[in-house]
Amino acid sequence: MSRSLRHSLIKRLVQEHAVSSQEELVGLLHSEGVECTQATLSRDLRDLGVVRKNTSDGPIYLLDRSADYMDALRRVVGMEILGVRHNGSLIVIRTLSGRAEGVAAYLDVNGDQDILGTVAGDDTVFVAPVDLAKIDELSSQIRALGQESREDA
Amino acid sequence: MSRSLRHSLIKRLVQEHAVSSQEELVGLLHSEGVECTQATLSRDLRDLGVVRKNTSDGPIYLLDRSADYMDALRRVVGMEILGVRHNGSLIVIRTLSGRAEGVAAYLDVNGDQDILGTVAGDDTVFVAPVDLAKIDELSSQIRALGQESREDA
DNA sequence: GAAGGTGTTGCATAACTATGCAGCCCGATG
DNA sequence: CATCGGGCTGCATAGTTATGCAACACCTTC
Repeated sequence: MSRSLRHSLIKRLVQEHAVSSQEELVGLLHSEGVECTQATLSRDLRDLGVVRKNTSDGPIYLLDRSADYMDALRRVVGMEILGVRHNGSLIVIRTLSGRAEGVAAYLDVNGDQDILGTVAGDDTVFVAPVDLAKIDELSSQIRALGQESREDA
Repeated sequence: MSRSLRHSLIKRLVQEHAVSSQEELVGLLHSEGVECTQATLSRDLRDLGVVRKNTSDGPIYLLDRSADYMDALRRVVGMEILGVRHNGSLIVIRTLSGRAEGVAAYLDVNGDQDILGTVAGDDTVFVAPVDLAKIDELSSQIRALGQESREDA
């Protein structure tokens, strides 16, 4: 039994069952014909990036997809950004029509601390920087967000 | 000291520090002037949905943003979908121009098990269902994805 | 004000996880 | 073949977390 096969099986079992402890997972693996100990699982779960969340129904193991989703979202927002310019006091982002709101929402949540606030129209976002002296830097960061999806391709 | 203030403080501390145990967090709270025990933290972290991830540098606590990102992404993809139709054997999705690839990628990862595969052009996605008998249902599900963002508004 | 609820906490500890260590396997190297 | 080194594992256990219980605080109701 190879390590990587066990890993795939673990992923599947964790998705299908509400696994609440490593011992329980040892049992599930056993019933799939795979033997290992809790110690091995602790290391496997670490290597797989599986996450443990406590809930009112007790602890539960979950595959951590947050990085994936964050990544996908960043990519989408990047494609929605058509251009970024500023006048020294305000940054203006041009977006695909109708997508300004989404881009602004993304920046509000994920943009760095240098953003004071945003306003979105239909295809335009205004971004107010915290520090006017750094407006060029901030502007570049946002532009980079819009650029990278094109680089990737 | 109120519970909800402690909760906000915990969120901040968890984001700012690489907290690796609840005892460590007890210490951080202490240095912010808040006293509580590990037992309380265990319950707080549960209520806040904080997640524990084991890494090669040991365990670490993380705010679980995966639901947020997933949600945001679903909303974006929904807006990119313009229409969904099928001919009994293939589902065809019309999307915003250039966004077919993204919509297809989303369906590949998050669509249910009824999707056999997808192909994306520029503004069109072909979806092959696993079961032709359920094509209408699947088609509706995808259409619903594109609908909900409009309902929300 | 007594009685009963609901919500929050600490204590003690049961339950669970992470990891140092030793052993094993296997492929590469001398 | 002997030796070395890296990867993987189980064992034992130190380290960490979750939770039953009792206590307390604060409502509300009678």
